[in-house]
Amino acid sequence: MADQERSAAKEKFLNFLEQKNLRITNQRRAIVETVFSTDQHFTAEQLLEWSRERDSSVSRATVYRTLPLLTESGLVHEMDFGKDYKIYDPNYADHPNHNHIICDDCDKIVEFESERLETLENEISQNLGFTVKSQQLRINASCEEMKKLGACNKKAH
Amino acid sequence: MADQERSAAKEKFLNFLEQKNLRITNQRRAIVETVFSTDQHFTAEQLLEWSRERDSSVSRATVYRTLPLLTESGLVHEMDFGKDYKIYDPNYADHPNHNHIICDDCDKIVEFESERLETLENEISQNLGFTVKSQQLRINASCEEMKKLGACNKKAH
DNA sequence: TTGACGATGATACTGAGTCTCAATATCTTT
DNA sequence: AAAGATATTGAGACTCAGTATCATCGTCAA
Repeated sequence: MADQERSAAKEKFLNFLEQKNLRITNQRRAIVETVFSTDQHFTAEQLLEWSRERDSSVSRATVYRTLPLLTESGLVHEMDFGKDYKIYDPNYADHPNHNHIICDDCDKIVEFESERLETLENEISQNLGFTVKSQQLRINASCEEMKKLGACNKKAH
Repeated sequence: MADQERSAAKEKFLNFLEQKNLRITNQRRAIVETVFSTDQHFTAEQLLEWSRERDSSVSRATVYRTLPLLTESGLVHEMDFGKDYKIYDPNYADHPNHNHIICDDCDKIVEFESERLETLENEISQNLGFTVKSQQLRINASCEEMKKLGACNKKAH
């Protein structure tokens, strides 16, 4: 993510808070700085840890209270890959409909976008009497490297 | 699901157990009967409750131990809709690539299949150097009825 | 009968996420 | 600047789906 995109996202979120009559506190600032200073996917617990490096007063409760705001603002995407924790993607505002391929063997995650997919989803939904609000496609696969290594080396990371 | 499909699935699972040198116990029998006597999606906790109606000795532990076997056999599909529990679909062997549209307002779930979608997924994955193993598309939407009722009645069920 | 071993239920435990509540920070009105 | 209203906070208790442990039980083969 380019620097200007990051600070744009930060700016947008602060505006979002203002519009909802929510306050811009030091803790929220630390969390938002953290979120938009990385391209990486993260968990709530990681976000807590990272945010505390900026402001040690940030509590678990505040992180869990801020995450729904971030997703509601549309700047961060909440994802569920079937683990017992959720994963958050800060790289969302610029690519709002991207999806993920996960290598089952090495846990590599690759993002992709597809207009044809979006069109197809809208078509299918309409036929069934629905209007799409959001979507999440997860493809579990095996990547080239793992195929080369063969089954014997799976999960050896 | 037609009757013969149900008992076929049951049969397949018992064979699956045999092939893995696992025993066909009364508890497992009760669980399997329960699973393949419904078309409905269910949670682990529901399965426990229903199985206990057939055999009151079925324990939570055995249900949680049997569910991975059912998914491994390919007869039941484990799904994650972002709630804090998993949902299981016994209607899977006959429709192994179906997907789901969930109405965010009334929690209705509709299943659908699409060959075009499968083709597209394979194409995308191949381009990125992956081979598809499984996939899960979830579309969150709002259904016709909810649109008619309007936002004011949302979640009033 | 005996031993090996898979399966079981009860129950303790884990860990992500939620809730509560008293204390604190911030905004508005005067 | 003071006061009142209200949003926000951290600490920690709590929830609840799912997992791990362990002593016991059931089944099979020799």
